[in-house]
Amino acid sequence: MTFENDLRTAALQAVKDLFGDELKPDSFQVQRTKPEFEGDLTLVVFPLTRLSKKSPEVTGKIIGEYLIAHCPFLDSFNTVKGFLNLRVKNAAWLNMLNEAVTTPDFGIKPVEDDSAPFVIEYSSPNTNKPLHLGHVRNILLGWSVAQILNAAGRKVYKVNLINDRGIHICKSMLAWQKTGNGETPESSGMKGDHLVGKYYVKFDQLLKAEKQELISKGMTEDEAEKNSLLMAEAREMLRKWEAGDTDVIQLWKTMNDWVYAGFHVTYRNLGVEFDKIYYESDTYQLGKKIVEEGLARKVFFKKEDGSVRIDLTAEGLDEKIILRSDGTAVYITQDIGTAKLRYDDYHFSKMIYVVGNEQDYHFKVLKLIIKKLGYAWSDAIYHLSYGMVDLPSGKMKSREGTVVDADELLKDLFSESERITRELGKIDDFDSDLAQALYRTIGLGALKYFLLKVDPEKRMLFNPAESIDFSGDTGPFIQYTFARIKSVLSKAGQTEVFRDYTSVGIPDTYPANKEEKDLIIHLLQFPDTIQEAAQRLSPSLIAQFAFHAARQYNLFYHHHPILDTDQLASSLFRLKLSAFTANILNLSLNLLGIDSPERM
RNA sequence: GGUCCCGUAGCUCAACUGGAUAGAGCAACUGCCUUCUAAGCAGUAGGUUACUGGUUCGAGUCCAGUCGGGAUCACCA
Repeated sequence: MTFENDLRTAALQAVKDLFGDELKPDSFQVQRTKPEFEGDLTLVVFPLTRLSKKSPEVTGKIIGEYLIAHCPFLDSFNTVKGFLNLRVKNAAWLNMLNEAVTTPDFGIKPVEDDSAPFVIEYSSPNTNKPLHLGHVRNILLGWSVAQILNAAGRKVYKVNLINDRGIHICKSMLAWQKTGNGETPESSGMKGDHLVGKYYVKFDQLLKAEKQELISKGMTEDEAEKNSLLMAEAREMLRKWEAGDTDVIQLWKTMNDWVYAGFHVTYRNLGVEFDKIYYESDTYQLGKKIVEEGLARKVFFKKEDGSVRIDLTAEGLDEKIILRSDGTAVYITQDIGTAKLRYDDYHFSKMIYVVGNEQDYHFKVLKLIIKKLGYAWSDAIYHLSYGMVDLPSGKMKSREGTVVDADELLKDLFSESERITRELGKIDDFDSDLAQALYRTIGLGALKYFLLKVDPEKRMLFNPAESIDFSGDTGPFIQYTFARIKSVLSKAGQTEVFRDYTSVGIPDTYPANKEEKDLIIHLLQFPDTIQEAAQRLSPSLIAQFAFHAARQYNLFYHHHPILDTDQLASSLFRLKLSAFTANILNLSLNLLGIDSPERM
């Protein structure tokens, strides 16, 4: 909070001088004064009554008098119960504003190149089905957190880990082999990831049918699964894959390439990218190697059945399998390998995994294993655990078809933003390309804001019919505010007397009204908001900040004319404040991965 | 069953390490476009923060228990 640190330091000194006690700076609580009270900053003095041996009111009064005498930026104070409300001088706010408006990337810290980087993994898809809304939350979170960390001054590498191997991949391959008749994305006109996904579902159907038949012959569900010829074929295919069988590998490559082409389109539509892509098919061998070494060093042990395990019961977890009895890798094996590989690549100071909270246990185990293996960087591992996206019908399940497909969702959003934009008729002079681009910008703004405004760790509900709005607490509202400001600024640029608003300074004697002051104070919190969002890895703080800024601006906009030739001084000030607001809105939206349209 | 997460307005979400009378948006109702973009602004209504106890100057927040929802505990990923 602006002036917060100064206030803390002064309060510390006050307590020392007045009561003779030395306190830690964080023993003071400073907060923004609630709107219903007079003041800008509030010091909570309840905890200090112990030292002052006086009532909260009196304690506040004593400290208030001290602070006014010692802090040049303070104006006056009042106390209500144990709350000491302090008013900051208008001139102090205006000086800060003046400095802020002349800083191009206000609030953005330049990246320290020499510090150890952060690595953030997000998306991490399987290559057997297209991306759905759950992945979209993951992808947007990862992207935004990376932007925020970067803005907070950290070097960040964005990486993706493709889960491209395993029995589930073989299932779609097998179904394609059996029923595909050589179908390709070209021949079918289907996006590659959707085509492969179709065969993944197909496999499930075939398997169900086969099991049904076996069950009708008197088998139980479990027996049917065990005796399924299809499952046997899938396992056999996996075995061949691991053995390097040319035909299987060829098919695997072909189908995975279809999927990658499809993912590429979705990533591009979402506006995200990666610095590096890891493939589990490349890392699982390293994982196995590390496990072998760990086994030799007795970090792991071999069970009678031949499987390799680690005993984590002392940590309150279980005995966890690391290698199957046939020596093949499980999920966590390749994660160990990937982690090591990444550390060698980047020597990160933090490795953030953006993965759903259904894998909390997995990451607890992974971190522990890495620690027990003796890697010093085990503490750098951090699981950014986010909540699932639920539908009104409950959890999304790929195989049951109860998912909101990412590509379809985007298509629907774009046509909805087109419908609304046309209805409003504000861009009738746009040519088709420009208009299409705007529909996308707005549609994406709506989706991204919707998914990012919620605290990452909380699960959230998505109702396809009504969740995405274009007014109220939404991305388009913020985008609209930005465009609205741009419109005013461009009008100003066409008028002689206003044109030079950029080059004049802000006089610290300007009599700012309530709406102007509230807006200024809020905007000046931007740098702190970025730091806090970075520290908590939470884009929702940026979203809230941006929404509040837009609301505050609109409030100001409605109460005060900006372009008023009779009030030139306030017009120039308001133009500067407007331009500053637009700048902050644009930077905030950027951190969320949202574009700011000049017009809408 | 063990472990973990969650329960705030009709709905979706806020509330910084415990701080003032728990805030927004949507939906509902009322106003405001001859004036800088009405995707906006102003207003009305909506709450025993699931329940019961405890800790303290102060609890949505911390502790214990109850009820309800979810995740996880695989030689799946």
